[in-house]
Amino acid sequence: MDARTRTHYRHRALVMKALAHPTRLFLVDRLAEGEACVCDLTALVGADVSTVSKHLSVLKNAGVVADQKRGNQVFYSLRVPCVLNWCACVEGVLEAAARERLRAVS
Amino acid sequence: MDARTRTHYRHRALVMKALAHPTRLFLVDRLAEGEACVCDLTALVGADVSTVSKHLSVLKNAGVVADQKRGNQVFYSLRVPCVLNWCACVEGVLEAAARERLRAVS
DNA sequence: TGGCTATTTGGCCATTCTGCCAAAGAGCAA
DNA sequence: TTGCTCTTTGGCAGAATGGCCAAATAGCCA
Repeated sequence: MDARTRTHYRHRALVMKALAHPTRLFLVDRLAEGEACVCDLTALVGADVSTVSKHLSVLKNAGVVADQKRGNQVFYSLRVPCVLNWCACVEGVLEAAARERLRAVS
Repeated sequence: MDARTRTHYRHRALVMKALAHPTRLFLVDRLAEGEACVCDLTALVGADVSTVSKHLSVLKNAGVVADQKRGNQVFYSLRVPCVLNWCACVEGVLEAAARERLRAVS
């Protein structure tokens, strides 16, 4: 694998990494329904505000969400809706894995 | 977020995590072209055999690839082709992020 | 059986990630 | 300005990840 290819996959991995956390997946799902401020998202997640803020920062740096300041709160929104399609595929992966486990047992 | 929801997102995150690594993304791309044994993949990746084996193990546990032993060697294959669609979306995310950076500079 | 190849597993270490607290902005209103 | 709220940032401790080497396992063949 040459350096150029390696860089390419590293960039792609950065985006995947941003979504590779339960809380961040939840945030994406919530934002798919419409924009929300950090305070609302914090209440939904049930973690420290700073934790949620950092998760949102990760998603923003990956380019998955966008932020907009209004008054003294910040609203986040989903910038790339196609990530939602992944979720359907993930469900498929999970189901396939579950079937496989069942087959292994029987 | 209740316990059931949390578990749901944790499972989904496991699948995403499995793909959140440059080497594993490369392996998935390669396996999309057809099955391959660990030895071939090791040569392509250019890392220690044990490292590649562990990466494949992660993908297998996530349900993304399947393994089949034939003779002396183990052949891996892509079990859930829909993960390939993600890549196109990731490219979109990367391009959107690049455009945003350009806009921020100008 | 013994030797050879292919693969997996265990262990170790360096690096990265996570989540909390505390403190530092930033904006609004009195 | 002062006080209040919302958000981000810095720092720290514990957990998880990644890569290599070494050792164990599995299958083939002589």
